[in-house]
Amino acid sequence: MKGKPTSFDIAYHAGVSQATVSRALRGSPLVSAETRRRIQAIAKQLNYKVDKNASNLRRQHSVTLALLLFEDPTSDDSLINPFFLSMLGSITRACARQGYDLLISFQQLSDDWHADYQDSHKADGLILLGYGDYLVARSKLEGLVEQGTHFVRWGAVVEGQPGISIGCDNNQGGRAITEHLLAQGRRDIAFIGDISAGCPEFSDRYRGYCTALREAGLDVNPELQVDAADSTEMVGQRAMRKLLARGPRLDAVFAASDLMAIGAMRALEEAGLKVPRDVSVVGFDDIPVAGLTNPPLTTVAQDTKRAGELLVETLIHQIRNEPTSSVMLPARVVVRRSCGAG
Amino acid sequence: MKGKPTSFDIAYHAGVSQATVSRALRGSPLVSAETRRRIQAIAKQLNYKVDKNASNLRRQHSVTLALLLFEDPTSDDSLINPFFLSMLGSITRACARQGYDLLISFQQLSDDWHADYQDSHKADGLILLGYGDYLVARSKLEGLVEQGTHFVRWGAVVEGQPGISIGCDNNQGGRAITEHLLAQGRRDIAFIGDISAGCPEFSDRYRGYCTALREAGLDVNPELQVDAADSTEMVGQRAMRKLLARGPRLDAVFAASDLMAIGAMRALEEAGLKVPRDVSVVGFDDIPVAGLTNPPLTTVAQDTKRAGELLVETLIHQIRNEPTSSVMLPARVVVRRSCGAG
DNA sequence: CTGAAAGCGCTTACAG
DNA sequence: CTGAAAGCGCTTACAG
Repeated sequence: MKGKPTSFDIAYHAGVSQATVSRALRGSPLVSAETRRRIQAIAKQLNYKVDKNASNLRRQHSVTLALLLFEDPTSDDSLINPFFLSMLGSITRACARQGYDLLISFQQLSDDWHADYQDSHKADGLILLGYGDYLVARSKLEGLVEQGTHFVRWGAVVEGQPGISIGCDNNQGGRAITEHLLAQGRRDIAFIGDISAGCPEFSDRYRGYCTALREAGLDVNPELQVDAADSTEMVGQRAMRKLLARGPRLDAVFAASDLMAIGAMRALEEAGLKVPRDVSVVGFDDIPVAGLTNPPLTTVAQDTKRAGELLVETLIHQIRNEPTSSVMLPARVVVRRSCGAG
Repeated sequence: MKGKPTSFDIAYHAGVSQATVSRALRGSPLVSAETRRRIQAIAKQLNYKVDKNASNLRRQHSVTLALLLFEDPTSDDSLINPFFLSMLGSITRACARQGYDLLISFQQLSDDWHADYQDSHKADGLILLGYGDYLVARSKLEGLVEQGTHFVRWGAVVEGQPGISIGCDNNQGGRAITEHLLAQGRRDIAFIGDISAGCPEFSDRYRGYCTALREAGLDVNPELQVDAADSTEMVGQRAMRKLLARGPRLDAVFAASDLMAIGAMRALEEAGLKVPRDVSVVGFDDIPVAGLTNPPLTTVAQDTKRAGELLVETLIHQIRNEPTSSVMLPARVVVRRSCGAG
């Protein structure tokens, strides 16, 4: 036999029509058990695999999902936010469980070929991860909705947003970690993170922070908040320096991401301040490094395992035209030593 | 227009045959500039995208590569070796540059459907990452070669191996880092890592270690080596405890991976030993965490950026039936504080 | 430079 | 339960 065998080859060997081979291999109930068994045996023997291109073309879908990872244009080539990486693991596994293949692509926010995968029938739907400025993203999302593209997005669940999102309850998480800091006796808690509308995740974490403070009878001091949009150590470090230079009294820092928290700890160390003795530091995300810093970082864990599952399950429902909705996953405080507990 | 437009729709609007549309869009020189321009404009306007399934079926290839990530069966669900993750980034980017799509899948070593992607025409070739025991892998690799599957593998470049590999020069890396330790005045250097034939990467690092010792006029003390195959913190920690319990004099530890080095530092700390004052510790891989441990870890960096590029370039050459060969990339010592330098 | 036609390898109504 | 036939949307020899 020259080249890969086709269903005609199997049919020939089995003494049936090619149509029957196709039915048998797809598990159609219209084929007798005996015929099916014979066909399967021959297919296995000849190492026959259904040609996906032909099958997909005929069936008009690809049983493939595309994962689009958007990166900060600022970020260095080799640096991927470790948080997205842990999501990648659970997405891949969830896809495998559902029998879907996963195509992966890194994109710049500026590109606008998001829908290409679906338009060209390479994928049945899109998973969007790591979106940058929400305001910029919003119009692109609207475009996707308009084109009828199937997609789900990881990120803040925002009122009236285009399409559907799976995100963590940032507000609750921000509140819980702030309450934890208050319970340690901290009173002057700074917040590092952009609180503009372009950054709904961080703003929601900030809202939770404000709620916790107010419930404890404390005022929210705007002096204690610094904007920091890119979630990197460098940005966190600079933000912390700025805060220190500003000079308000301060006994704790809540950074809107672990990477920024790590940068903040560095800036504190530079300034001769001890964590957690002088200043408590907490982050958000619970990236793998969080347990390895010195001191280990108290943070808020998002359930990436469940998130990945939900992302693919929701997308598949959408592809099947079943009803879907955005969901917000609970966040969980992970206490380590940087907050002064224990 | 109902549904996605096809090349016939474009042809109709442009007043040409469908064949001409196909030629124009594929950049055939047989189409007049004027016709091509008209067709492109209409295609853009109708948001037409060539159906990949049809195109791939007709052309008998998919312009897609599949990345197979093998995990230790031991490893926890959410834990991916951070080293492979950084490779993933450069592979994705290299694929994009070459115009290939990337399919990704996590597999158990026990599965044997490696070739499925290619057999079913979903991908033109395979990239294998994170192979476990080389001896087990070897027979699978032979199977792939036999079936004529296109693949490249990341890993040790072993004499007479089936297929081709891109790997780092583990021998040179192991030697360089050991020489560095010797230059710090260390003399009793332990090695943590499996040195069996099943683990050629670690054995090669060990060979480099032995060479450096001998060149310095020192004996290789088998008491100072402990097997440790799985590259995790826990395994490193246990290995270090074992070494300590064994009780030979020891002023430095070379762990065959960063993750194991981190575990070793933990075990040393448990035992009340100070790194690097009492014992120097170095690792291998330069994973992102390496700079964040306490003290920051001296290690050997592999050029993951170049590795990713080479992996996809080599695979593409192979797909095009051009000659290819295995290559070994140089490794570079990254000095931080855990070795007692500076 | 352009068109008509065959064919890539399947799946699935349709007829029996 | 099975077969003959149409068709998914392209690409590319072949003829002009």
